[in-house]
Amino acid sequence: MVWVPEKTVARLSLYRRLLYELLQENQLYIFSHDLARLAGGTAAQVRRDVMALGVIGNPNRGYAVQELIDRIGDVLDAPEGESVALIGVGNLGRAILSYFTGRRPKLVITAAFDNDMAKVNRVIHGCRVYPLEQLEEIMAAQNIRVVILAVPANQAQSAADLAIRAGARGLLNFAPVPLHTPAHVFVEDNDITTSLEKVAYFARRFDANSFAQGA
Amino acid sequence: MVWVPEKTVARLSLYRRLLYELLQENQLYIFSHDLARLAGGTAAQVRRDVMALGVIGNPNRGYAVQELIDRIGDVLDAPEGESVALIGVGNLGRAILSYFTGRRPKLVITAAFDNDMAKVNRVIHGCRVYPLEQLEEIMAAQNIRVVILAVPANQAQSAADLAIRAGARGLLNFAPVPLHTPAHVFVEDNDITTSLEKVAYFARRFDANSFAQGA
DNA sequence: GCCTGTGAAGCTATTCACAGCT
DNA sequence: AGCTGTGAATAGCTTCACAGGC
Repeated sequence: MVWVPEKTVARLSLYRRLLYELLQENQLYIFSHDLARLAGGTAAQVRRDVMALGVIGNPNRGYAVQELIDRIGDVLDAPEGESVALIGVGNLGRAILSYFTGRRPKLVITAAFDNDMAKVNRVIHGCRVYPLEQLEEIMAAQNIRVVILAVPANQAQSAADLAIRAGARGLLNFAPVPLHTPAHVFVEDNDITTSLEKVAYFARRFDANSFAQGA
Repeated sequence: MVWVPEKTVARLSLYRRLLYELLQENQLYIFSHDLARLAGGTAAQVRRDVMALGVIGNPNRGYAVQELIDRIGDVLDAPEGESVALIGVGNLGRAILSYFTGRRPKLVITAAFDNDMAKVNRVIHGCRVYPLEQLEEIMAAQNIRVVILAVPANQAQSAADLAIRAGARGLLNFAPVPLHTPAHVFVEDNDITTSLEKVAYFARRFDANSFAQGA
């Protein structure tokens, strides 16, 4: 298990998608400077990240694209692939399902859960919807450790508790509330309200700033 | 214009929602330690954030909830409120619209845009959908500076370019590609693929870690 | 000359720890 | 006794700057 800091993991995920595109255009090598431009970062940052992967570059050609992709896979992917569960098949849950359909072969949403009996047993974007009562059973059967929470705020904590009791080790939480979880569970909050308030704040601040600078 | 660092802004957004709930339960004062517990942070962190707001607490009662809410509003809200545009009314765009309906009175999505003529002129979750050609016109008319991009990856850059030409100063980008933008525009990337790959990675690492510690 | 690899410096964010107050 | 306010210490992340290699 390769140990990589959190921000680096996020950048590696991005690099890999960019590198796939390069391969498809038959570009076999890339310089840190060029990958940085594509990713919106600095060359020094890219070289640090590549160091974490253990990839050695060549001053003439740069890094081998395929090798970068493979080493990023060593870090990010579970060797046997990984199944993910989704709890909550409302607007957001369906958007997430359609978003991931056939995208990452090693990381697939294989089961969705909802309490609404009108949704149960339907197949949405290729994913079967089960009643929430079957969460533990199906997570055990499919050895699922990663769960996406796309439920309303007032159900988020209880859904998280259920998921953790069923063996979840990582939660991706779209509900706008912080979760109380034991230390052995990793939680990533994706709070759209916060994101939007952040953008609104900095949009105004950048505006004030460029005015002050006369730009 | 109050100057606050990026991470603090994100926490203030969360604090405010938690504080609203406290007010509704008629809790008028709160200690840093208790707010920290609700927000999933540390008491020292809360006190630092409160310092940035300029609020003074009382060792006996803690901070006045209403005062915190007001000062956070001074930082986060545009005085006259702020209108937001959404580009892309697919699955994700609709989920975002439904998510924000009637949530923040000072920050409202007032116009949505899409190229699909089947969607144009419909009203979805209370928001009118316009053709993309009218972006500049309507953003000018409504003085919109914040734009949410919920378009496919291959349209993200051109949509961003359009939005910026129409006066956008802040973009919330849900497409899984980095945007090339001028320095006076703030971009927040909300990349679901990256979030999920992060969770999957740390779920495995936490697992390996708790195993090593025998926990 | 222009690249990579990396120690060292710099920067930002968080936490410590304690004086001061009630 | 237990809280807040905050200088100082720490930790984490990014950038600099340059030696080494093709």
